[in-house]
Amino acid sequence: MTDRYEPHAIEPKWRARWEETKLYAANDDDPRPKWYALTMFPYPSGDLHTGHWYAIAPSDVAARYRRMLGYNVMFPMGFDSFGLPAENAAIKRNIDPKAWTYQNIDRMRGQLRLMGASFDWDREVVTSDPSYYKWTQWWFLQFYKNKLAYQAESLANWCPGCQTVLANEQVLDGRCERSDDVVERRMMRQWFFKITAYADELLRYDGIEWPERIKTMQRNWIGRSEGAQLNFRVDVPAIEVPLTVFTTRPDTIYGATFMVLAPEHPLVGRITTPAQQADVDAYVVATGRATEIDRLSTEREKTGVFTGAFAFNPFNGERVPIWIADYVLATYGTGAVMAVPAHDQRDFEFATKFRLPIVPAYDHPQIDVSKPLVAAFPHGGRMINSGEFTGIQESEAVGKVVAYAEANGIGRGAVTYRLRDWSVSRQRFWGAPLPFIHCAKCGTQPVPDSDLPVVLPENVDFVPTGQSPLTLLEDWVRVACPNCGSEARRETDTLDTFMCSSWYQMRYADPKNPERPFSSEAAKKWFPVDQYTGGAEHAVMHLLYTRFFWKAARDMGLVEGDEPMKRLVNQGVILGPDGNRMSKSRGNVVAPDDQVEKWGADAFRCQLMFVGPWDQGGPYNPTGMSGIVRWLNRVWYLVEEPVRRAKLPDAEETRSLRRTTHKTILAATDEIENFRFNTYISRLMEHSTALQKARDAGPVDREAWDEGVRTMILLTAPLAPHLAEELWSRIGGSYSVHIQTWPTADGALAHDAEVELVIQVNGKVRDHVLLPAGSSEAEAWAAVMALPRLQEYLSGREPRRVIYVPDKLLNIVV
RNA sequence: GCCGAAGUGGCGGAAUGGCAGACGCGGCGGUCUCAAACACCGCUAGGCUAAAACCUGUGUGGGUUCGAAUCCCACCUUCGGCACCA
Repeated sequence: MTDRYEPHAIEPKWRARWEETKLYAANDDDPRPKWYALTMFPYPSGDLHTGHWYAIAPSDVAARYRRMLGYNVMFPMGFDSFGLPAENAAIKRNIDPKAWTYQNIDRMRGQLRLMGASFDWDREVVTSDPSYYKWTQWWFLQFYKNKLAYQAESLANWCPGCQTVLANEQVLDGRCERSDDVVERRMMRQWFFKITAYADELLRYDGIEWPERIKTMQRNWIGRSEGAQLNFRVDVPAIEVPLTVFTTRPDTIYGATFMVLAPEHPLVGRITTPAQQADVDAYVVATGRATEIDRLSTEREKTGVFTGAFAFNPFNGERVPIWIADYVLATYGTGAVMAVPAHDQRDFEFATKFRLPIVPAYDHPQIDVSKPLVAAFPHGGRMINSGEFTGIQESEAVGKVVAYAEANGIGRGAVTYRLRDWSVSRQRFWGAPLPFIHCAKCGTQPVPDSDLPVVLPENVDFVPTGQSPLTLLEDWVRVACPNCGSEARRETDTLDTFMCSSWYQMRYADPKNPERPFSSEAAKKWFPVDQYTGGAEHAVMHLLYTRFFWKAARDMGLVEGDEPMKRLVNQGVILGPDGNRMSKSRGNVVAPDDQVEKWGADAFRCQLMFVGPWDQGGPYNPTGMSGIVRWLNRVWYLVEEPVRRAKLPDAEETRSLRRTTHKTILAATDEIENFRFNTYISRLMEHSTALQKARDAGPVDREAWDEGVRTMILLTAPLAPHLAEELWSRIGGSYSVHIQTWPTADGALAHDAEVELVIQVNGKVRDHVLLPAGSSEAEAWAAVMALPRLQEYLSGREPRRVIYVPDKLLNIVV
């Protein structure tokens, strides 16, 4: 009696068995080599969507593959559960954010289980649990004690929609990456992490295998520029300290005809002359009102105002006017530039508009520099108008100018980064409270480690005020100063959730430790992550922060090695069937629960991987599902349908069957090793077709057939874990298929005895000939010359040249 | 504007210097069936053909090579990143 393949009968059964037997638990005492497989944990929004499946299911396939290779695999899962949506739900629907979050976690945990992924649920971490955020707070104090965390008053990115400050990384094109609101600038006191201290090291990726794309994005974000700082004496009697600029082109110093300060530059108020005061004030106010978007637009015409003050060019002593303009950014370099209109297009536009002098510091082979320029030219030939430097080639100029500046105390070589310190304080409730107490006498005091965690209070009023709702909780805020004992107030800002996710992979190694974030034994056992998978959208946020965090932890002596994740693979974005991003408004959302209900988890997993290369993403094709279902059925019937098997004498049919099996092992292993799941599946499809054909031509050799089927099941196990487990038990395999050894190919068996040689004439395919593998050129030539059709093509012409690629082709050039 | 990736049948895609279109969807034809399919078998780039042979064909134009989807140059298009960062 043949059973049908019914996923709904077998999937829940095996999932229950796996959990009962703790099949996927990673054991700290297991002596086998460890493999730490990690996939980015989700935010508990309340519903697992196809994007989660697309990211996680293939990560599970890779983890299962490693397990079958014999590694002691840790593949944990958890929830990144602090964050704004919970609080917004609280405001909108009057639900406790904690209750909302934990309901969602329960639901999503169930949805994740449906996937049949091999998570070790005993290691689950939930970042909003006090047992977790106690250590997030502890980390913050460590950073503080190591002078990597500090408070400062500065211009912050304020999202009016989210009612909180954002890190620079969370601002995309002047808008909030979450809510899309236009970000405003506000002077605020905030907490920062000194990520810039690691800027140089973050540019290096030694010993790790990360996608070029991510490395490029991080390098762009860090934005290292080499140049020099030059000091200009200001021609205002009260100003003793020189005005310092950063430039990447110190060699153009003789072309610096004016200076420009950012409107927020601290010197502006002190150098502006009474005559210019009104204009300057008006301009500063107007700039403050402009959004970041307006300010950064390159299309906009340059604006600016003269301060009335002058400074002296330290090289030629020229007295140059000091202007302010919003094209100079207060937060980059020194917030002041020397303007060289002849060689910088921005300065050129500004000079043209305000009729400021333009003096070239270089000549140029195609440009007559004695005539007025029509545009700036960044690079030229030899220095001109440059005093003792005149005549020097551009390639040598920077070095000589900087050396002179250093020798004469008017400047020095310098490096500037685009990267700025990471703003980590948020004016919201649903996050880890910053563990600090503000005392009128003692100043800001860290909460003692023994008082951690600083627990979030319950029963809070959620009114968006621009301050954390915590400020309204007088009982919670009022506290004794840990230093002097007098009445003090708690810090009411909470931590950016990216802080929680910067170290979650460490906690998985020792998730229940009440004494420490993790034991050093656990760290030695499991760190670093061997394989990390997740979306590229985190390139300059989570993926940058977690590297910084790790390096800081290393310097505190808490972890070893320079990088947290050895190998990173990014999946692409799965799109709706219409090729657009899935969205409710488009009506193209594919709900995973529905797909599982309809086809089973195994089929849905396979279809997601089969639609195309994982790293490219692309449209999901629900109609194509029938192909996957057919294939899974075909695999099923390889086991379930009767087969005429016998011990056969050595025959080509048997050799061919075994060849197919061993070739499949070789090819498929290479595909799965490199995350090419679509072609991995096609290899398995080809193998099942070959098995079917052999069976239908039957009888088949018993051993060769059993080997073929066993291999089929083993190779299918990572993809369709439930189906494979069921079939494995049906052929009498011991529990579980998922801890069996990955099949190894016998190279000799995989080898073809005969090959079809392609015959080309002048590079065009004209014929084929069957030859024993490994034939020499002479043997091939003899076989080819015997082909009657070939003589027609040659039509008596003499071969001029013959190219022979053994076992592949023979090309005759006439 | 700068940097990067990509462009292949009706569709998703395969092939990274050696037979273009693997594998799958869809379509067409057939088998089993009273009938059907999430079953099974066959065909399926275009042109010219009774069929083959043959010719054309991987965004466009050129080049390198015995041989190019693959390498090089220029251009077009799409996507991603950066962008008044001195």
